Amino acid sequence: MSNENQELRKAGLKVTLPRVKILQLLESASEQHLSAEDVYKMLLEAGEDVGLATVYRVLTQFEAAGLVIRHNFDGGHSVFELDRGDHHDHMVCTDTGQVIEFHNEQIEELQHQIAEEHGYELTGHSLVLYVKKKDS
Amino acid sequence: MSNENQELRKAGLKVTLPRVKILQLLESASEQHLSAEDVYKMLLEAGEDVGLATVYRVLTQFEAAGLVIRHNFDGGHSVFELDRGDHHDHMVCTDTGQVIEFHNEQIEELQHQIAEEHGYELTGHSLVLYVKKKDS
DNA sequence: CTAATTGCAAAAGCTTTGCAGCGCA
DNA sequence: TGCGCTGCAAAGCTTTTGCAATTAG
Repeated sequence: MSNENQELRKAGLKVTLPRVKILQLLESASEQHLSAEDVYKMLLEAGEDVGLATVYRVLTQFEAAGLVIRHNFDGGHSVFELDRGDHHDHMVCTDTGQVIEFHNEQIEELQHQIAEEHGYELTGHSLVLYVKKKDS
Repeated sequence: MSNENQELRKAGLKVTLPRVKILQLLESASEQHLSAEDVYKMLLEAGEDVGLATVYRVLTQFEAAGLVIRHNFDGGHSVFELDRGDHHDHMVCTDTGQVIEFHNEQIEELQHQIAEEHGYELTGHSLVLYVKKKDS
């Protein structure tokens, strides 16, 4: 039994063709931050006959199951990435659209501290740096 | 001549009723983070006859003019706040929806540092902490 | 007077949902 | 077999746009 199938079962989801295909795609895609539309198009190009609505449904289920993380970088559309367990934030190049991942423990700690100082408990956060190449 | 009128002129925008009303509303609203829909409804309640499309257009112009800042907290819709010149980030309580502003110079510096380390220049950022009351 | 601005309604994106049929367990 | 899942098309939401009428300077 393949790895994908196990992950799906563990998530309480039936092992169906669309789900397996989407999970495989997310695991193998060179580009790690895909929109639902991206996933849909890549499946079509790969000859898989999956509906866009199903892509949305499956990605939403994967998110609920903790398999993927959904980001709302700018607004307009969401992008999804596989949750590999290593938390990181993102840097988006405003010229090329390229997405760079980074992790900074100091910032993580400061965030907790700030929440504490205001009498709150940090449950999550979203940090996106918008950058451009230094010579452009 | 009122303060609002001057600000509009400075931004190169004609002083029209919808623009003045929206600017006044943003300056006086107790709630500082309003969606276009919020602004629209508040204007209607105040007896002002402004179209929703105009609200969107005006807010977008204000953003371009640097009068307001647009945030995409969660996705789905944007919220706007007057740019008072004091940069800050936001904390959103996931229970109450309350928005708390904060500023942390250390985090700001770290962000620049991180961009630099990757060979980029920081042009902007979005940091939102999702929190909840400690005793809930 | 003239170009900018507005309101309305229609359109555009992204995402969700209803429903009948199909497929996994 | 039965319930979950899928595909399609339609609907929902926020936001944008076309256009004729209106208004500021």
